[in-house]
Amino acid sequence: MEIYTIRDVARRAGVAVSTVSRVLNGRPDVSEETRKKVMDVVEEYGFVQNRNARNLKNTKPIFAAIIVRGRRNAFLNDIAEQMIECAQGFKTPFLIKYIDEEDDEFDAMRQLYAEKRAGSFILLGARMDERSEAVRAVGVPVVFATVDAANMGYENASSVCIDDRAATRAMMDHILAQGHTRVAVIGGCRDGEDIFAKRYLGAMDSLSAHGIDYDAEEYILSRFTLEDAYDSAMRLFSAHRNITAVLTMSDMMAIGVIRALRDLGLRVPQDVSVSGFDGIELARYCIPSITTVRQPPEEIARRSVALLCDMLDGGAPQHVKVDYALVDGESVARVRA
Amino acid sequence: MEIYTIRDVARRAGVAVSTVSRVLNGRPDVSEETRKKVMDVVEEYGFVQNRNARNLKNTKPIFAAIIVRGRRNAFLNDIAEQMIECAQGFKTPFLIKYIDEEDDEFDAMRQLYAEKRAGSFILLGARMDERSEAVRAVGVPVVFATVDAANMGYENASSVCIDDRAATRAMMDHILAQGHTRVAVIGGCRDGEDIFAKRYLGAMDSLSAHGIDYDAEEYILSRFTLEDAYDSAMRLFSAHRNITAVLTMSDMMAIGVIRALRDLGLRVPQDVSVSGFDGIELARYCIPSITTVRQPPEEIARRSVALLCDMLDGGAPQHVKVDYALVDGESVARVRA
DNA sequence: CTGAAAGCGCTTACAG
DNA sequence: CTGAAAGCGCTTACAG
Repeated sequence: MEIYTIRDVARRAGVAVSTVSRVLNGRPDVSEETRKKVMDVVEEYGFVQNRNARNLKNTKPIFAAIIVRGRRNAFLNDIAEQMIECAQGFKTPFLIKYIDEEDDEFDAMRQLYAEKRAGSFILLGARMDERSEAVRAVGVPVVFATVDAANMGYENASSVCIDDRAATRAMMDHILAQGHTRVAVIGGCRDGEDIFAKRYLGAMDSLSAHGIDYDAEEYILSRFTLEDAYDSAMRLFSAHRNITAVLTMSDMMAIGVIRALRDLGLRVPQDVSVSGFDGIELARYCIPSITTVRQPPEEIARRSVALLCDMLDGGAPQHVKVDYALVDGESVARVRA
Repeated sequence: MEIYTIRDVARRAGVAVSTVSRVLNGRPDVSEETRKKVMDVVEEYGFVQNRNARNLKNTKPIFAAIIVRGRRNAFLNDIAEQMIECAQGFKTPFLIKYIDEEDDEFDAMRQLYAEKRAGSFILLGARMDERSEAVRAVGVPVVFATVDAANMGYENASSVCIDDRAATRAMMDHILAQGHTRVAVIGGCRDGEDIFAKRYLGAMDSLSAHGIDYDAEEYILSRFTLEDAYDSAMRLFSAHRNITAVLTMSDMMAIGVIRALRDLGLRVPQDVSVSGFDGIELARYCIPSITTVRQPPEEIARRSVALLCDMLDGGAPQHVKVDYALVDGESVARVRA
């Protein structure tokens, strides 16, 4: 396969490279005749533009980049897709950048910014740790989606999320209302401003409001994979057979836990109740379907985009809470007598 | 945030841009002293390289690009990860390019090739249709993974896959051995050289070998999503209550079908058996766990990489079949009396 | 070991 | 409406 450049195309079409460039970019200031001549050659050559060269010149930071943490995360991917939909309405094109679970979204931001490909950012599922300081340094408008940045004191960052603490409290209330008193909590790292810390506190709020003791040591830290959740549950129930409910911080975790219980000969929800979080599609399909906290993907997407536009227009940062919903699935039931 | 170029770094460090470039690329021909001077400035400035400029110059097609069809496809993603692992051993760096379900891997190839970023390709989960001709035009070494290209007559393309036809036949044999006689088949488009066509034929092989009639019209075409599989099964069972088993062409499909059956008040596997395909992690965790055909991800990855290296060394194309395994899950059982 | 210069393939004012 | 020229930020022979 030959590699052709716009120079080759220009030569063959008998026009200047700048003219080819104009045709390729759909500029209006080209005669129909010339456009056709150029396009014919493009077709004939099977010409493909070199995006590196294009991006190198294209210096206008008109893009908002959506940075998604975790390629596998169905929930975040869902929101990202919805954002693209929203963007159809606005003129601002979006650029989606997926980063690995362990990667740093702030590095990704810097890279995209340095390449002048993005002048603003939406961070989907960002971790809140010391690295979050980088947001301040960047200075351009940033929106945190599904993460609460209200307490970070950013002057250039908005956020859209549910009230994770209240939502988890509500879920725990729901579980306790079914008569459970020995409830385990499995989730992510409880540090700092991370949503997992908030969810943990929400669970604690409920437990203490109901006068139920919970030893902070009992908290089970797990990665958000089927395997880790499975292993965690296996260890937990081998040691504590008297637990009757498990609150988890993701639907995938819930599925892993449910399988572990099954393998231990315990039925869900008859013997043990298990709750999830997020409300991904799979949660409705698996058996038992997961009782979970639904975060509204389309609303989070829509409002994130709106907030970003707002900031780009000079508006001040805002921190928006959207409504969550308790989804009643088949995985939580009354405690057995 | 300021954007610095290597020119800024050079100026500040009091060296030439070429020297900065050398340091950045870890070339050996730089004095330790100079290297330190440059790195200090890089640190101070928080300098980030512009990859567009870098890639524009970096003209050597040393990369093999792995093109993965479908960001959501857990099975293909798994294989891609394993390929990266394999690549640690070899010196050739890999570049992973994810494309959407509807996108054209051959366009992606052309783009990457035109940008001189890749001189060879591994196509994961490619569709085999008229567009596959593009492979011939590209001319550089290509490996199809999970797809059989043996009958395409490519001079520059190898392939690694299981024997999809035999595997599906084996699965259908297994189902029939449980006494089922009214089996539905749900899967992808049966056209041409696509793996779904082969799977379909495999199912037919088994049915006819067992003297069971199957009207080609009965085949149920479905997209590979939970929702589509669910809807398909709903329609199917509303019309044909007497079916006792469903062979599907993916684990996700199986999960969708199982949920539909449940919602219709039918139990899996007591009332209806359902089989999957691929053997993704989730298949082992969901309830019932899926009886499925396991394709070995690590072996497919390893052999694909090996075949590519082989072709790069001038070897002729080869078409390798790896072993599949029937995984006995909880979703297929003896037909009820 | 280091620097000056050419060039990768585009785009975009600037003339005409 | 079209073209010649400069330049985006790098890398890489080529000298020294």
